[in-house]
Amino acid sequence: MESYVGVKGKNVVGGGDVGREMPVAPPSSSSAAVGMVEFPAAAAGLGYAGMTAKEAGGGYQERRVVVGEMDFFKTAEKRGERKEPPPATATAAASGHAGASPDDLSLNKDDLTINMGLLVGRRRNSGSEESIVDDGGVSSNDEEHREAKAALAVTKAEIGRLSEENKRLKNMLSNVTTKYNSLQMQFVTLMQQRRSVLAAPIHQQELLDPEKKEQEGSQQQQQQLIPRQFISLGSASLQPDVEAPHSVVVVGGDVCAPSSSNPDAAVPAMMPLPHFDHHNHHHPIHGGRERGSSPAEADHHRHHQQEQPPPPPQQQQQLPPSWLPADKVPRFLPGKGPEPVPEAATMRKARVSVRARSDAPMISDGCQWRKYGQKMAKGNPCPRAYYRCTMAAGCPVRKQVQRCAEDRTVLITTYEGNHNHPLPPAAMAMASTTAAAASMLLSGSMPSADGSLMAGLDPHRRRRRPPPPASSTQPQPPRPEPAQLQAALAEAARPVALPQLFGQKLYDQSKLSAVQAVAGTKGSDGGALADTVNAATAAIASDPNFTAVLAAALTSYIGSRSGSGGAGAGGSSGTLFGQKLYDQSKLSAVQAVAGTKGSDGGALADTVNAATAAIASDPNFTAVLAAALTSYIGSRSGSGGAGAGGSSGTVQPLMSGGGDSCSRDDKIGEQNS
DNA sequence: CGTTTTTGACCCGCGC
DNA sequence: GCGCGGGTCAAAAACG
Ligand SMILES: [Zn+2]
Repeated sequence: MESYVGVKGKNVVGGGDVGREMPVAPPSSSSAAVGMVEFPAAAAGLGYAGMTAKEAGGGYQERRVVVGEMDFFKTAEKRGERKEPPPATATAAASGHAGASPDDLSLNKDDLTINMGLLVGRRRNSGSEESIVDDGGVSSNDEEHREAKAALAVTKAEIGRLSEENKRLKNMLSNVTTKYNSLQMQFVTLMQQRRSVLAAPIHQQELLDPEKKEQEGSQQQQQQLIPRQFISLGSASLQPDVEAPHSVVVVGGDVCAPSSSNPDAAVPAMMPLPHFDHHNHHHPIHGGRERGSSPAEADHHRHHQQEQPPPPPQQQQQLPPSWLPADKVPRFLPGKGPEPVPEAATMRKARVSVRARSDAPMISDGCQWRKYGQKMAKGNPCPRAYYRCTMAAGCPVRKQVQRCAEDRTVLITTYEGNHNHPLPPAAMAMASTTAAAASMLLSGSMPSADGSLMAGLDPHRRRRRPPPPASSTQPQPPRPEPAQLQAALAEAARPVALPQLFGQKLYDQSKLSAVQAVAGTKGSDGGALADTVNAATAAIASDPNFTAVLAAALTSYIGSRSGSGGAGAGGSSGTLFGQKLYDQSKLSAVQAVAGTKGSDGGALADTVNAATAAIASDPNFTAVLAAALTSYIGSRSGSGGAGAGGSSGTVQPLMSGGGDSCSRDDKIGEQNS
């Protein structure tokens, strides 16, 4: 178990040891999966609703069917209103379920159910409880009876209404989902194309995809657009800061593009790495020896390019080559020099780090992990644990888990690599989130990244963290079940409410404090960065997770907003899409930072462009980005709340800038610590 | 009996 | 070239 902290004594130091949390639960998740699916749709909707409107209108087109989304949104709102009252309760109930079940639909149902229950309960209480129930026998006051009946009738009516809405929503959802899927496919295709393009040292602009051509004209425009979105979001959300405790940081050093590679893998996931990395960038995970690296893994690494087995490519098979290499290639490269590794290869991995407050040794992300190492980090007393994904044979994904020296309550989990297998729904959420974060970071922040972002982030983080407020973290029931996955983000908030995204619920047991994403490019190659971004994008796009990601992003965003105030007006985060998100966890902010190690500005620019393009292409993506940005901004802007305007300003710089990169991980890491 | 954790050793890149 | 720090390997132990 969870021992990290708790169980085994080592904990502090040794903490690593335990842990096995096994996320387990993959299977059950089927329902979840569904939810995921829906998620996307929802997400899309959100994006749309929230941010896009502007953009969509303005710019881009968007093929997506907005309409559907729009509708969704409306509906959702309705729902939201009704529900609002009971939120807390509902959440609680939901929490009980754990998010497992929830699909969108499910959620809805749950919600409804919950509401119902509440109502009933009230009534009873207010009235004479029993009497109502037993009406038959009860002799109590007739009046009460009547009242009760009336109440029941009302309730029933309400339920009926809700049911109808539910149906409607479902229909909408399906529509949206369908559309989403188609779009996704398109997106993927585009991404692939893009990659190919990127591979070559192209300039940013080229990225465009055929489809986008239309837009192509000005990628720049697109970029701009994006920013705008962010901005807009930002304004909306603003608050952000909130101290939210959770943060996800994506460090992307390199991204592996591959996400897509995993085509199948549904989740491309990239995992992010946190700050820890100080050096990570240097060599990400690879570490040491491959020496024997025997088996599969080794092979993978080595051959990556060559082989890569598995994937049953569902959708993307096409991409293959490029990404493959990316993953691990790097490792070997050194030795062998002459490999043709394309740029893509260079890029490789993006790391995403997720910070969460949790007692548990590990956050449940829905994947199964095997610990393969533990080391004391120089900086802090807490050991860093190394895990490898065991969901699939050759899955290259690795993660590092470490506690902050400062706040032991903060658990920093860094993910690296893309899964080469489909992820369970739960995992999806995380993955998507991280991926999204990463992508976001990469794309958005890259440009400005360095400096500004980084800087901004740090401060915030530090500030916020300290507030231990929640130390409450105690053990409660920590792991709900890993399975769920609400993971990453979600994890957090258990206690509180559960934010529900589109039917998904996020729990924050751990209380993620913040999500930050940072992308760094190790190599100097400009291309690499671009690749990374692309990869990220691709990954996201390709996967259903994408949606999830978006959702996550949104969620976080929302959460941040809500935290402060509750639902915001326009966007009121609360009800996006009709769903309400709660942020118990208080996502404070999502930050994305991209850093380029290399000095090349050009590369960075390209990357950015690419990312932008990618994003632009997909409305959802945009939305996500926007969300991410927003949150980020908000956080930056102020802890206190950021003003809309202010935020926007901040943002822009980022977007536009090309700054140099900064420091990538290092800084980050430091910050974290 | 299989799988995962533990843990010391090894490898690698980097800075000096 | 040496030492440092990070990351990984793999044998042994621990679990279930
Ligand atoms: Zn995996």
